[in-house]
Amino acid sequence: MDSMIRQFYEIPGKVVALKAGEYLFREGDHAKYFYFVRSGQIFITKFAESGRVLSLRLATRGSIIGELPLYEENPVYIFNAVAQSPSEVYAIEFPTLHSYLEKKPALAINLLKIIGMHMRKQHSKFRDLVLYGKKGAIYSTLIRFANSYGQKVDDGILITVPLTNQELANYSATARESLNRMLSDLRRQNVIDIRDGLILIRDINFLKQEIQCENCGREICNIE
Amino acid sequence: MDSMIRQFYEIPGKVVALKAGEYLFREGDHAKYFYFVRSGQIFITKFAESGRVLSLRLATRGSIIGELPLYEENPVYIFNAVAQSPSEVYAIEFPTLHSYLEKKPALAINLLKIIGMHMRKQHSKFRDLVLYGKKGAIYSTLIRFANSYGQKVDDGILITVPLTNQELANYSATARESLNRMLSDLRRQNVIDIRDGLILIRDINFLKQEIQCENCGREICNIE
DNA sequence: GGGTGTAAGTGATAATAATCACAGTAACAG
DNA sequence: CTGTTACTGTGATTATTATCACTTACACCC
Repeated sequence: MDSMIRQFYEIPGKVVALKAGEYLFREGDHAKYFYFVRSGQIFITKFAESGRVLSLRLATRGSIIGELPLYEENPVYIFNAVAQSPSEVYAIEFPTLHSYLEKKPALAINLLKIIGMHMRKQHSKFRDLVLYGKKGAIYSTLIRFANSYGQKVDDGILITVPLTNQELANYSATARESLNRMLSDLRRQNVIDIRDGLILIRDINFLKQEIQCENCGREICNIE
Repeated sequence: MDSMIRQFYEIPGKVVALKAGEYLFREGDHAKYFYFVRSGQIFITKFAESGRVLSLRLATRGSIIGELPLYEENPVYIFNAVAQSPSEVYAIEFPTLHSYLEKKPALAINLLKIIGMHMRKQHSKFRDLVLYGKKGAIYSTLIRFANSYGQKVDDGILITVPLTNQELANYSATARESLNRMLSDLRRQNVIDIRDGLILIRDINFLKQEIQCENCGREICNIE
């Protein structure tokens, strides 16, 4: 994946700095740039008319953003991208990327690999939600966060990203209250714990068993 | 999209004929081929341990199948592909496709476009299901079938593929009984009708309104 | 034309999850 | 401190959806 990063930097573009909470783009905006995260963390979300928010990813260093409209004739972003922490992204204009992809097959193939991986991620998430309901969505979200932002500690895996109940609920398309109850249950069962406002997963295997995890590997089972 | 088809045929491969009900591959199988549908219709499904079946696509002429494991080091199909009607597919070995993609950037870019479109499809389906529940999943499935296999008739759009309630339920991850009740409701409201065992959509706009359809176009809102 | 099998339809009940309405908690600013 | 604000936790109720247990309808085959 590192070679991928280097390849993107060879393409002319500009660095964009974002403060925490700042939007990189909003759904419906005319799409002009393909982005590549240099540092920080960026939420990818979608709004529903009802006011609900659906969170899809938390992109980090090395993630690509805004790739979906790349080859559309009237490119529009379908998601929002908002910085969770101060972040830097590398922005490449679509036409520039097009011409590089035409010239460098290796780049196109790398992009194919990345998008293929996104596809698999999306499918596995769909599966978790659809086959195991909200429990599937929540447990799966926890596992993904552990894979992406987990840090091994004595008694488990600490998710190093601060997440409110509401934010977690947005990732699993669940009501905050329902999520809260499920987290409370998991705490009572000693599967998770809250430590300094962060989630500590004590027994990730319990979560995996409950949703018949197919052990698809970190490349796919993540939230990036 | 026609130029795409021609491009694939330039790659050495073989034609595989399938009888109705015959499996092209099953989830878990070692993946060796990338397929391209020449004729007929092919269900893409996934099984749950509980015995439930999740239907994902109904691929038709021009659709690609089995592309997901293309760049995996230990390629395995994650879905089943089973012929709904007698079908023919064109099979290209992964290594052959790899070498052509490396040599022909235009091919790689076309594949990028196709996979990007699949990605958008998947996202819009996720959205429908997650934001509007089972009703969203069912209405969205009906709209997609209408876009892919609908034929304009006097009083609406006739979905030319025979589908049992169970099959439709599998597409929307719903219990057969729940789906049946919803279809009955739609019939009572004169939104749909059954004609010679096929579904006739009388008022597709009703369905679209109910799920806040974003009018993403047939390229994306389909079941292929 | 009676038997068989598959699919459709439906009532009753149970399970799951959302919503509403608060009470408690913690962090922080003045 | 105290007031403000945002977040957490929880009971009660409602809405949604699945499950169970059937009946009905229809096609097809000797």
